[in-house]
This record gives sequence, structure tokens and C-alpha cells, in this order.
Amino acid sequence: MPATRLDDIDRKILAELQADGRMTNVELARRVGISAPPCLRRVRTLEEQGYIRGYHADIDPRELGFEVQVFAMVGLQSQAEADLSAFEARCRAWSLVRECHMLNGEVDFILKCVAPDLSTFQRFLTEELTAADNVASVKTSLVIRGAKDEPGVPFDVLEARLVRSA
Amino acid sequence: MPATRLDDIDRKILAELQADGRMTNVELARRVGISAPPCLRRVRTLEEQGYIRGYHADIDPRELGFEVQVFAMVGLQSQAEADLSAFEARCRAWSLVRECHMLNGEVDFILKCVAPDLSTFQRFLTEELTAADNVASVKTSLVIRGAKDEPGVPFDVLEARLVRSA
DNA sequence: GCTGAAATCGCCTAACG
DNA sequence: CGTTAGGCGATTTCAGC
Repeated sequence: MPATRLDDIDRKILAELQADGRMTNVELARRVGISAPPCLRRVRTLEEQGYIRGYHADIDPRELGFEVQVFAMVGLQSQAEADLSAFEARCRAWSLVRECHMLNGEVDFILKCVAPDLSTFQRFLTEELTAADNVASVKTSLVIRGAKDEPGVPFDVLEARLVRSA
Repeated sequence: MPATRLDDIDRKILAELQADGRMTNVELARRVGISAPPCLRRVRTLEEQGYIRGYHADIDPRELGFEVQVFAMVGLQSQAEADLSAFEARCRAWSLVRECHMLNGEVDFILKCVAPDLSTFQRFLTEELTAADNVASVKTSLVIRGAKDEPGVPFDVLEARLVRSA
């Protein structure tokens, strides 16, 4: 996938599908100002080239019974590449861990976790995360309330940069 | 939205649409084991009741030119409700800030930010975030590399709990 | 090369049992 | 919840720029 350069229509398609991933192709074509067949071809190309990684329904965790969200800062004993990879692999296997990012600075990883209740999370924390190989320290912060949770990227920033470079 | 209790089929629908939000209704119906019309009725109900908040294409930030991801820990001077709300409102207006969560513990908020490059982020950090009203301290951590970034909720955890309570 | 138009096929989505 | 059925969208084919 050679990551072809995108034109204005491609970017518009990405922005529209980020905002509504279930939009019909006909509606999408109308919004970006071309007819349906080339629009569908562009979408397929964007998918194949990795610009679009997938489509997901955005489900409210609270409504489904996931009352607890926690950020966990993890420090490891060894930062050798093999040990970092091993920890990342463990995170991928833990379904309570939704995100795992390696950071610079004092802490090695930040994890975003979700759980049905505090006791489920505490069990995971003590029996799995803190107990895992190579984990030196774990600091957790409960999410009191969510103020913003936008998936995806800010297309307005991209546009601002493009006009500046034009 | 009365938040009706969900049955197995509803949960299966949510899990399938979380995994592939662009699946056709016919395919979805086939997977959950009912015919298409009742399946569509269930999806509409799940949308109306707030279980499904929307559908989004998952776009690769890197491919689009967003090279920088940063977590920012923000401490405020005043934690009065009006001041908390004011800060949350500001975060919602900043498009570089994709997530803003209020936390317990030493830090008041965690922000997940995305930017095209470091200088764009630094400008935001110094001119906007640090300079904002009521902001006392900001600590930032750059994401060196992402190890896991799963949207949504872990349905396997939900199922494990349901069988235990059955 | 791309786009757009036409045509086919399959899906969406009522109405009814 | 299922079946039927009519209309619309998706997707291929082909012609034109």
C-alpha cells in the first residue's frame, strides 16, 4: 500500500465517514460532490491503503454496565526492548485494558482500563497487572466524570495546515 | 430513554456492530440468528435508547499526518464546580484535545491530545492550555509508540459476569 | 487514467400475519 | 418475530472526457 497522496475529496470522505461511519455510499457521494461509483472506489482504496482501519459502533459503556474507567500509569523494572514488547503483548491480551501507550518521561506506560465495577478492577489490578512480570510500579486514577471523548482526528487542524502550505 | 434491559441478541448486535459498524443489516441479522426486519428494529431501538451513540470510521492518525500524540495532566487552582465546568468547556472547544477526563487523586484532568507535529503541539501547550484561566500545572507525556488502541468495551467481560449471575 | 451513466443485483424497510 | 414485497442503494459494466 503505497500511501498515495490524498486530494480534497479523499479528505472530505474521511471526515464524513469519521463523523458517520454508517452513511450510505450514495449520501456520501452527494456530500463530497461526486457520483456514487467513483466515491465507492475511493472508499475501497482508502480502506486498502490503511487510511481507514475499520468502522465501529460507538457504544456507551455506562449504559452497558461498565461503570468504572481507570487510567493506570505503569513503570517497569527493565526497559529492554524484549521486556517492553512482552508487557505490550500482555496488555493486548487483557480485555479490561482498552488502550496501552508507551510514554516518555518518568512513567513507562499509560493504560486506559474499563470495568463493570470497582471490585472487578481491583481484582484485575492486584492479581494481574501488579503481579505481572517486570512491573515495578502502578499508579491508578479513577475517572470521576468524562468531559470529552471524541474518536478520531481533528480534520479542521489538517485543513488549517493545508491552506497555510498552499 | 427508558434503558430497557437487553437480551442476548441485543448484546450480540452491539458486539457485532462494535467490531464492524458498516456491516449490512442482512449480514448482522444472519450473525445474530434472526431475520432482517426485527434485527433492524432492534438496532433502531438501541440507537434511540443511547446504547449506540454513533458510528465512526477508525482513521489512522499517522497516515493522515498526525505524528504526535500526547497525554497532558492538568491541575487547576480552583475545583469549584463552575470552574471545573468552565475548563471542560474549553477542552471541548480545542480540537487538538480529543479526550478530557476528570480524575481523582493529585491531578484534576487527563487530556489526550493529537497534533501534526511537535511544534504545533508546543504552540497549543504554551499559548492555549498553560495560558488558560484557572490552570495551575500541566505535565505532558509524549506517546513513544502505541501498543494497543481498542475502541469500545470488552464484551467478553460482560458475558463472564452474566454467566456468573445466572 | 479518471469520471459518470446505465443496468443488474442485493439490501433496506415498510406492512401484515 | 417472520414473510412478503416494493423501492432504493450498492456495485459492476461500459461509454466518454
